[in-house]
Amino acid sequence: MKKVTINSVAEYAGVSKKTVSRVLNNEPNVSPATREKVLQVFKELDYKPNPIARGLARNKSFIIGCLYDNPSKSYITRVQSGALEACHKFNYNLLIHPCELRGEELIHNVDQLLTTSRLDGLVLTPPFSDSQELIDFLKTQNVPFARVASALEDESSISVSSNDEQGAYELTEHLISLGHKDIAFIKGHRDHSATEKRFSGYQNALLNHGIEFKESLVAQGNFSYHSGADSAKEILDIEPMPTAVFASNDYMAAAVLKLATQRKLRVPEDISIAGFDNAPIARHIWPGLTTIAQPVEEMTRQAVEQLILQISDPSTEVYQKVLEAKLITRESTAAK
Amino acid sequence: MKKVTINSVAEYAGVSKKTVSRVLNNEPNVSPATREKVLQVFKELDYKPNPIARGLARNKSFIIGCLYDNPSKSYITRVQSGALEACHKFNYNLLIHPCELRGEELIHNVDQLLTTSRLDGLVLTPPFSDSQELIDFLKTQNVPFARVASALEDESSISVSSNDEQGAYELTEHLISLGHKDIAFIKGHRDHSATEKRFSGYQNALLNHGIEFKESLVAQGNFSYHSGADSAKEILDIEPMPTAVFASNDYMAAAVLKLATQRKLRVPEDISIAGFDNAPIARHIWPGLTTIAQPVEEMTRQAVEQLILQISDPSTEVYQKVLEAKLITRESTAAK
DNA sequence: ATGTACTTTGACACCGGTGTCATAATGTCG
DNA sequence: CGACATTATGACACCGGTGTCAAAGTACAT
Repeated sequence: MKKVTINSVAEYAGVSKKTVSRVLNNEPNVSPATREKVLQVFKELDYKPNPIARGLARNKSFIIGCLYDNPSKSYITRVQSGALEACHKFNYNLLIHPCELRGEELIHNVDQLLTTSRLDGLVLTPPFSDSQELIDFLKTQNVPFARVASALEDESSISVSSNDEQGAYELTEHLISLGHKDIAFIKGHRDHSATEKRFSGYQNALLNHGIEFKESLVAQGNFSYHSGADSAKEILDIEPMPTAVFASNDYMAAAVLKLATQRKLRVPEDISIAGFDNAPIARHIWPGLTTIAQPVEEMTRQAVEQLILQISDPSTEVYQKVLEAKLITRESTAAK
Repeated sequence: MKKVTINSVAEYAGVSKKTVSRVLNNEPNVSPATREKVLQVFKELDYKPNPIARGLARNKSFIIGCLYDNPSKSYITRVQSGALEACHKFNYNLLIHPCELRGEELIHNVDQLLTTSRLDGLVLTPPFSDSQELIDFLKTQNVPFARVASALEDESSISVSSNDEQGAYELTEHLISLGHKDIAFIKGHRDHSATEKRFSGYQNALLNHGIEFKESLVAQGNFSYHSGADSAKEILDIEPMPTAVFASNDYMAAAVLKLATQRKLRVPEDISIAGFDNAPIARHIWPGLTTIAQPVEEMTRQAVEQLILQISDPSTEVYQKVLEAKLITRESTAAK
């Protein structure tokens, strides 16, 4: 079976390559009769244009790359699913590329990625969306990109994020309204901007409700389940034990719940536990976790959609959006 | 800043394109002096070969596609991580493509994928690795592929799987050795070959230990948490209640655990619960789930590695391997 | 010095499309 | 019916690499 190329189609249809190309791209200036004839030959020969050749001629690949370095697998899955939705809508494909934020190698690594597979654009997810170094590099390389959940102020690049600070504020307020005063807090990964935002949401809520902020109630996590388990030990050993724990994501909250349950503490009677993200695990465990629903898929979907629009028309206005985070109450929190 | 191409390098170095190409690909028959000179120019101009042009000339993309349709997100994450490891080892990249097994559209969808991004090969994960229709199609299209966790007998294509039946057998035997006789079973998704294998492992263990198999103790799930929750309801309502539940994966087991806990049953004192896969959730909940560790990453890693070897040298012997699954006991199972 | 074998090098076509521009065909109007 | 504008079409270069093959250069034996 011989390969069907634009040449064979042209020959078979008795027209020039260029005319075939015109039909292929729905360009004007082809007579209806010719167009019909060529389309017919497409069908007859089952012709499929070679995307690589096309890519070479137009300097495009129709592939978007997704950069991530995140201990929370469910976050990544959600990111991917949002990104894929946008990609497929525009007939793009998604290439995934986990890599480490730290080290000299980041830039080199991304550079390598760009040279081994001509990407049309990149979606940056935390913590990459906050890496000024990376962003500067991409700008010098003229690689279009979009930031997801980034806290960086940069009017010149696409950004879709959600209101972390307000979410954390609301969740803390929820705990306060239940009568809690000793609310422990587990911070996220230092490299993620969300970490600071969630923390200040927590602090501000305490402040505005006249509750003293105590450094001793704060543990440092990194968004991984493991770090949550470590922090849980610290927190549950505090005397007197806090009556509520607010972890910066659901994985860490799940770790607290596990340790508490292991220690025969009743949740929420003895201690309330809340997380952030509304990851699947929040509803897969008992009691279900009160948390903040962050529209991860939607953020990424919008970011990638805008990225693709930007790619097809660089004059498109730069899209910047903050989506709402919303409180979800489940069984893990109750009145003191 | 002008683009640096093989032409500019050639001109600058005062040699022909072809010689530059030779140096680029480490081909023989270049004098040491010339090679050195060209390498020097590479550095000076910061030259990076254009992968698309290369792809066109060699008809290669250095991209592997990963096909999946799986309700278990953690399974997908693990698949991806194994696949990425192999890809990066050989300087390939990974493109992910979720799509639905059902419907006429599968073939069309994959066809579309192949035409929009010339992939060098495909990794098929369950349930695609068991789709004879898809496999036949890929063979007619001459697209190299590797099957992960496939039950299909096909000597001519790469396959890496794990011993599902034996794993299920061992887990069931473990429960029997703890004194359980009424062991409920939740089946997985009908389209996955693992479903039948795990089920027969369970049945054979009962048989060999002289325990009567009861259809009434079997529920039909589909590997999703949700289906596990439904099955859990059926099973916990059986009178007398089974003393142990073996779910075909950890998500469904977690759902059983949640419902049991909700109903104030003590696990494992009142009822033992076991899963399959050793997904992260198995150790993120309390009590931790006894389960079968399936080397998902390793299976995929080997499959992709072999796929790439196959691509670079089609005469490579077809690799077929069955990895061991292994019992992990945690707190969710105990003597009756 | 000559013949032979091997290494090094470059000219040129090619991969399968797209962009530019000249030319041919057709339409419009006075 | 001629002058001119507009539409349809194809020839050809080009994107940035790789494959083929012939020619030039070098080494060594005779």
